[in-house]
Amino acid sequence: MSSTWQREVMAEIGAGGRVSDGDIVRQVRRAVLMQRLPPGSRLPEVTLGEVFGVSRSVVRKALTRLASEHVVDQRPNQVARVRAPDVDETRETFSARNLVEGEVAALTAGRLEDRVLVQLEDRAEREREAFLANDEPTRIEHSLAFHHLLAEHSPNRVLGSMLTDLILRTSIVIALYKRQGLGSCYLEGDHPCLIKHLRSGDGEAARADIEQHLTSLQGLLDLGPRDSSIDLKSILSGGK
Amino acid sequence: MSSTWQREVMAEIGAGGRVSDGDIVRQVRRAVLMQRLPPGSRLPEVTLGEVFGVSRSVVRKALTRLASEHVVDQRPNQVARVRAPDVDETRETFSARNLVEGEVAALTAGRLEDRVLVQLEDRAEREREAFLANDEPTRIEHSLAFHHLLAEHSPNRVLGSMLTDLILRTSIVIALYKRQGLGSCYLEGDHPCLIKHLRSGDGEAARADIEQHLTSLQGLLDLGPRDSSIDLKSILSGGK
DNA sequence: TCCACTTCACGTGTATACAACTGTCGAGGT
DNA sequence: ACCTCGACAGTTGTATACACGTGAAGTGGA
Repeated sequence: MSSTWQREVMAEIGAGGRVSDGDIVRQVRRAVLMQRLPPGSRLPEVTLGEVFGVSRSVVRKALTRLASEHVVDQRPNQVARVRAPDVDETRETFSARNLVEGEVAALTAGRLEDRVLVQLEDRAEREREAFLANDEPTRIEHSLAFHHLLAEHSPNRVLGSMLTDLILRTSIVIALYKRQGLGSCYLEGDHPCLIKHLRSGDGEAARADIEQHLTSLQGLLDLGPRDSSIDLKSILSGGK
Repeated sequence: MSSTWQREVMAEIGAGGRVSDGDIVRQVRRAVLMQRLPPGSRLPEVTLGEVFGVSRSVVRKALTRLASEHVVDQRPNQVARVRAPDVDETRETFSARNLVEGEVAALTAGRLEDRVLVQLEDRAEREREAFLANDEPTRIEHSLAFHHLLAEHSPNRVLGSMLTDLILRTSIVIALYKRQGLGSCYLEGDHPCLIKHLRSGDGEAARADIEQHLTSLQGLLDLGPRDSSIDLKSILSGGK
């Protein structure tokens, strides 16, 4: 747990009133997403308690919830750690999200209120602006909000909440496996294109948009060299 | 919380050693599935603690986990209750499961070890026997195990664990909305048919099997009359 | 008769104390 | 130099005490 993060959290908390487990969940989730808490970071209960000014009871509840969201790993008698999905799980998460978000998009197409479509357009536009301004955190924020909006308005709320979970998980692995030197994972035009088909009511086109979007996104990731066979080889050859 | 259930739990626990939160989760889940704990049942922390011989700390953790599994409802400052999904959520759960289990079946087809196929056949056969013997609890047990086996061996483990969740949730609503007087929700031949296509490797046929199976299952449920409009009518007409 | 208010039992929210476990570092023997 | 074992510090597991919130029954008045 970096101390710079501690200070930021303190600042954010100090103003508000009391802290609940939900606040801790949000803060930690956000910190993981923003890579302030890199995968593998230790999250001892007492330390978190001190940072947030609450006792272990509250922290424990928050950690349990974070574990059920697949954000942290909680094993018996061991410190909770920020989860670090391997490349296989990353691929599986993407294809699961492809299935679910594709279906949600197809179901949603043509059934969205104008109000929501405008909100989507707003997010897409702001994301573009943030990208042009090189403000990556803000860009991510709007991109996430875009997809969350879709999940929230899914006619099938069960699929919607599954999608919410998958959006979080893919965001984490994107942060983890983003190619070095790549400033942003912005894909110009993808979101507006999806909006167009959602508005016109072409469900299958919307599903295809999602598939294309996620495939492109996965392409920006560095998932290649870390195959299990290669790993084994490099270990046996005596690296390090 | 019925007291008959308490006695059963006591019996099951007394023999074993210490109880962990996982044990409580399993027991409660099972009791809900078997309709020993009808929807809406109150689950006070102290009472559960007494039943299982542990303190509230352990019970709280178990309840939090059960809430994340959608088995119980946990609202601030109120007793946890066994969840009672409405008919809309029931339909949505079924169609979500249709999407996910269909995909898992398609992915799995032709890629299963012989060992697993034999296990599946075994479960299907035992389910049939239990049905013929009119032993509904055992039948449900094998039916659940059948689908869980599929979920466990999904090549995509993310989808697999999502399926595990959906199997549980559909089982709960089946117990809830099963047509009165219907002894069993057994569908002769569905499982063997699926196995055939899983073995032959015909993914699309397997997907269709799942869809057909779930549609039939949903047809055995009493989801019609309880529409919100009808409910309102029956209330206004003054029936007790 | 009905409504608003008070009171109280019940149950959860939070903090804290102590027991039990895990990994690590160092001493001692081989 | 290496391996083994034991003690210790750090952390989680569990139980318990007290504070606080909620809903229901009872009470008084219009």
